[in-house]
Amino acid sequence: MGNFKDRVTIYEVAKASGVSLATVSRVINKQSNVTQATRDKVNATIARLGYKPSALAQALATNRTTNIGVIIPSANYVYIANLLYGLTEVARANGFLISLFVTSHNKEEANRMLEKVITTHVDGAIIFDDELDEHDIAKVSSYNVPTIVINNNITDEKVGCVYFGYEHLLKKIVAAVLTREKNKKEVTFLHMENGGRLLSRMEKAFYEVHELLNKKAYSIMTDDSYTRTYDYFKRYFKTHRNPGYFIAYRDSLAKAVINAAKDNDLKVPEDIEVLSIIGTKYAHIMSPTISSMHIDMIEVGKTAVNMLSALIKHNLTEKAHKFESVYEKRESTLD
Amino acid sequence: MGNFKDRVTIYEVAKASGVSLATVSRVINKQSNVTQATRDKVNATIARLGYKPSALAQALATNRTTNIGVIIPSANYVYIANLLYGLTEVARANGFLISLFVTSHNKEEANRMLEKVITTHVDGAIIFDDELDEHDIAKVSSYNVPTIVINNNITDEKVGCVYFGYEHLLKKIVAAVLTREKNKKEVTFLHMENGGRLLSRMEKAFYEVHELLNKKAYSIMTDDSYTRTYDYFKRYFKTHRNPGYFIAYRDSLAKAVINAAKDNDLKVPEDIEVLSIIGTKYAHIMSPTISSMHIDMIEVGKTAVNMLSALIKHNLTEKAHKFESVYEKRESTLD
DNA sequence: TTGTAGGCGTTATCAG
DNA sequence: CTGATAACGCCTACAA
Repeated sequence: MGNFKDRVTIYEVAKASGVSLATVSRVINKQSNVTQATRDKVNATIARLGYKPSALAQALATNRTTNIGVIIPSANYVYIANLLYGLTEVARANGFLISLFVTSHNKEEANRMLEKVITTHVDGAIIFDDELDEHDIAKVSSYNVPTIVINNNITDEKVGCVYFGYEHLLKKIVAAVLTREKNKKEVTFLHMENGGRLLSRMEKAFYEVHELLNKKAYSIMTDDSYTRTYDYFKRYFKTHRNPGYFIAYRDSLAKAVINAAKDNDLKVPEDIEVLSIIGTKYAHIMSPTISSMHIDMIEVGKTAVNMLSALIKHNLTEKAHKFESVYEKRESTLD
Repeated sequence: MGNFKDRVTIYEVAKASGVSLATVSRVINKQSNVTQATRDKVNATIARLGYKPSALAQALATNRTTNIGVIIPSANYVYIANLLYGLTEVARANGFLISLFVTSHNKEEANRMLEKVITTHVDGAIIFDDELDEHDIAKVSSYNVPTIVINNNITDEKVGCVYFGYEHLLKKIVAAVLTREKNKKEVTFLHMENGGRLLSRMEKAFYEVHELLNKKAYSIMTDDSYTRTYDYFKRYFKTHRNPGYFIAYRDSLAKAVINAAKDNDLKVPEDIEVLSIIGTKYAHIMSPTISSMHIDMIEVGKTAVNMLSALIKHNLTEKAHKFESVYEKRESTLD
């Protein structure tokens, strides 16, 4: 169509409606001190010229971008998609735009993104990235950008957090399995290198219960791939026929164990029980359905934005918000 | 720590290093015409003062934001998470930041977001939203923002697209089922209100093959919920014991049919076959694995950003890129 | 109620 | 190689 308008500015609108810049500015910012008549006149020429204010110039002048930066390690997980969903919903409701800073599970990249968050001039940041520690976060907040950290219990003048309570529940579950009357089983933890802070915390808790109960703790080295984990356990169960209880990080990995067990004629959950730490909606669609330790990431996202929004307005009272995980018993475990 | 620096500007850096604005600007933009000596001096005070350029001011001055806007209906689907993953990966590699405009499956909201894309001054936009038609897209591009549309074959001076080839494959598959020697079955389409453009196109193709082969086409009204679909089919299969072939939009809905069939002692795929149009990684984790018509959304995302990047630089040659879906035969169908 | 003028932090064009 | 100075598009006292 070749019908491209050059971007029309507030100045042209002013001239075209026979008023000054200031008046147009007042109209687009819905300030009260303008006659209805001139307001109408200005609005008319705005519509006629197709004028759209430049968020850039506005931000520069007001020092507010209505933008919030979100740092995540990758967009490619269901639970992060859920988080994003919660974030975007509440952000939209509050008139915030979300800018995505993806770090690819890489400390260097993470710090580069942190810098970019600062230069980008967001009104606030939400950080969900295990690579970044307290020290890195402090750097951002020293540039005066209010920050909410997810999955890390740290707070500061400009820093709030939402963190997860998993350990207590995990210990309780494992202790029960190790000591129950019937179906007592050895518990095995699926270890991953670079599985992140949450996984490490879980593993630590796992060892602690075992120590407390004076039992031997087992762990198996896996990685974040369904296929490789499945292949591994397919061989594993050929020689390990005794009943066992397995703890995996994701439902996809839990499913790998389950499928491998079934392929070796082991019954789930009678012989092999599997618990997933993180559970997505797929956990209760699969057969058998997979027990998990649930935290609603959509809620986490919503809470994070609400907290950030309050922090920006200097009225965040509770700087740390804990999400307690809930045991969702499904078919992959006995009780 | 209360150690907040007020944002330091290029002006302060200039004064502190005894040079002018212009020189500092040259340094941070890595221009060549600066002595190594002054360059070092400036860089030193930049580090000392912790100066970060304001992307805002830069954008205003250069008229480029290095931001691309992405419009999506929701972040809460696995295939959109995949798309996002592809988008963010390539965006990062090209130095672009991604701003998320989420529309919540709502035409009004979608148009509001479109406006916002314009005011936000992004360098380009990627639109994956069924609510937006050719007319709406034209509006954006009339503001001179290069746009790539996903899942809609439209192009224009400033508009490119990546669209999907599903119909041909679907017709082929359905025709085969309707006419094969053994296991001939009736085919039923899971209809959804507001299922989006893709689903409508598929349904149309579905009816067309049936008409062509002079067969009766069946469809069942469902919605985008696993639970409700499952409940429906659980009752349905109590009275419909004859073999059948079902086509669902998502793997979660396909799984609902499969689970309901099994709960009614119908065998999958012998009695009941199920094909999912969209397939995520979960499709080949579930048991039985679910046949689907695969398009790699990660690739789609990567391609979209690459095309947009070219479009921005005025050297996009192929304005329309077609992704042909591939039949991934798994355990939920016979062949 | 409306207009004038200075400022937000950079870049870019000229001179020097 | 470096330094003024005018944009970039808008907001906001302060005046009128």
